Amino acid sequence: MAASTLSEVARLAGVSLATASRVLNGSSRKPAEDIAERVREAADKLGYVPNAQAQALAKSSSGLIGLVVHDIADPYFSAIARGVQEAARQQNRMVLLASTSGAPSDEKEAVAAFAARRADSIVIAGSRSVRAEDKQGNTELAAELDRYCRNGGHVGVVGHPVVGASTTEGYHVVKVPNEELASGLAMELAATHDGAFLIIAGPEGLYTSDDRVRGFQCGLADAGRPAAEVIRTGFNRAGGYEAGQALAERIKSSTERLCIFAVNDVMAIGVTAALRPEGVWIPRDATIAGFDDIETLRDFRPALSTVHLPLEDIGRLAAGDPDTPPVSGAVKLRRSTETPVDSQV
Amino acid sequence: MAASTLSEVARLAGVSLATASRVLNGSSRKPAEDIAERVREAADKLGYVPNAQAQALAKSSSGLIGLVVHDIADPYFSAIARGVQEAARQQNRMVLLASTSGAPSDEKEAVAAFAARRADSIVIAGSRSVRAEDKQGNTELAAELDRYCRNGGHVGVVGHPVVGASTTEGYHVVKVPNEELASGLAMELAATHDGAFLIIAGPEGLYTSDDRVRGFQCGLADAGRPAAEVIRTGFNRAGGYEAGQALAERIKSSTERLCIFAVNDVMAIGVTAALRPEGVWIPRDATIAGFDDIETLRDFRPALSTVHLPLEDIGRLAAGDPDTPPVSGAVKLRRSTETPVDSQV
DNA sequence: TTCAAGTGGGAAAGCGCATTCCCGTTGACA
DNA sequence: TGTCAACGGGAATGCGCTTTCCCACTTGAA
Repeated sequence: MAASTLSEVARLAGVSLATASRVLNGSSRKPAEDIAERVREAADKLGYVPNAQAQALAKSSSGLIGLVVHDIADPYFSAIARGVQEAARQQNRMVLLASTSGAPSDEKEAVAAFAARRADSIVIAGSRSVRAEDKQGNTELAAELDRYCRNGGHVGVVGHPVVGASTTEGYHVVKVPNEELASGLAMELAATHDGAFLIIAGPEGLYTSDDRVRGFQCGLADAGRPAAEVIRTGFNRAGGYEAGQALAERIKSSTERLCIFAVNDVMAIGVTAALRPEGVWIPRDATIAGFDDIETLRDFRPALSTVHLPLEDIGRLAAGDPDTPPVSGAVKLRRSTETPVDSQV
Repeated sequence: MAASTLSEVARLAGVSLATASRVLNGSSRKPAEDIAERVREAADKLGYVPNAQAQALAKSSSGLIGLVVHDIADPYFSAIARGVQEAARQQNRMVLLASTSGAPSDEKEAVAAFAARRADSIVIAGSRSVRAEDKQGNTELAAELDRYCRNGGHVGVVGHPVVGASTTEGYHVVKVPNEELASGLAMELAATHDGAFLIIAGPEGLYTSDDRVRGFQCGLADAGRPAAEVIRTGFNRAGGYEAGQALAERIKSSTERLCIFAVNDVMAIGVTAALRPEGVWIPRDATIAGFDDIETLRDFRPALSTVHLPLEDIGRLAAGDPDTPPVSGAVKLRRSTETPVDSQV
């Protein structure tokens, strides 16, 4: 990657390095117009592209914003990524991407890499966890973040603070009202459903999952309902599918219509997909609700009841965009939890 | 973003800058073990994080790979992004992201920004177009890419070469056999469907769309069928939805069962979504096929017939991963194009 | 014992740019 | 006409690191 340099431009234009620099960047000192013109011409003729690395080094600010996600192909994360990307664009920055498939130790490395590149800020999306196997990784991640912040970096975390992070300076978390919303969902569901509830959750220790479970149970309690049984599985479509398979028999042999709450949309889709070949129909034989309101899934039939989350805004907020409205979800009751007119099967 | 520097580490360890550098990076010259240990300790104590910008400047190679997509939240692109990300990870690089919503002038700017950051290579995903309004943007984009390549950059383009690009050095395009696959799809569909065909395409001039249309028509011709009518609309869900609305009446008033080919999956979903409230059922009243085989859409019902594309591999290939198999799609006939047992309505 | 080759650490020269001083000009005002 | 401020361009320094070149030293053979 060689290219023409500023000094070449300066030489061609017959001016000094300093002048050339002042012309070609938004310096506060504006050289005379004729000189400026000459410099611009020279730059143009040479096809000069400023070396952002060198600029960053000289003014110690890179114009980079790092984004850590579990999996960029997951619609949840790609929606957040879009928000971050937009914010970055507005701030005239570029986004650096890192996928980690959720392991804190990988996330730590990503943060270190961002720090090495002197990213102005870092956004961490994806659920935090307190699982035992993540303990060490979390500690290291927290240490890395602390160091990064102490050195003047800004970090935005989606959902929950990183376990063990102690800095407050430059560290902000975009709170997602998972618990409240899940509670709201439970209450709305309880209004029309009189049977039992069942929760299909992610692994224990995953904050996002745990919050939603807790909120849902609270909502049930508030509605005067007994707590729901909780099944733990993977926090993705495959997990939902598995749970659905395990559940099929039980639903078929029961006379009561079950209302299932899967802690996110893709899990709900997985459950539904597993149930279908078994002849279990939604919402006839059971009803189901998800969480997130993933855009790509909105055309799904039966339309999935869920909780809308402004994922793009969340990304924008985490990226430090000041004029993004605060996070506020909303329960969306759709077909998948409707009580059929012919009532219980 | 201040942090401890290499010279601080060197001073603490009581060695020279050169030695410290040699220890902390994979230099070919390995200092003695005891010294190395001292340096590592010092680095550790100071929480030293090498400044990648400075490193890049010094060795003129940034370890960055730039990715240009239309929209990172679009599942087509996010799947490719995942592939690129993986390749980057293997090569020990990081990916820089830019979303451009498809405008060549934006893409040009993204490329310039990547060039400024001295990215080692650039991947451009997303359909090229020859539409009149993109003419100038395309020319500029091509010029920017040429310059980038001449300066030693590598670029990988998904699908079609950038219009007007003349460099060959360091420039490679990942060919996607859209035409052949669309032709294959047409032939397979023609085997079971005897009615008319209709194509819902993107705007004229969009290579990907045009290729698929052409291929499909060829396939029909090969099967001895008349050419299909082509409706042009937006290359996204909204476009499909619009087309679906416009089509509903016609389908309802016709006795013949239409087979619709939407040039990508999300458009097909849009069509289906528009048709449903009108009482037009797939595959009873019409059949439909898409293209891409988007993962998130696989649980859709009726299961969408489509053409599978190894998007992740495509991303990996574009990012220059040598041991990724070549692109090879496959026709996937599913429920949405099945002929119901009770035949024509 | 001497000299050549080999070893390993340090000094210094950049990489490409921003920025701080410094100095020669110019214009206004007395 | 002389003085001073304001202005505008240039030389030089440094951002943090890699790498070349040099030098002091050790080793082995003559």
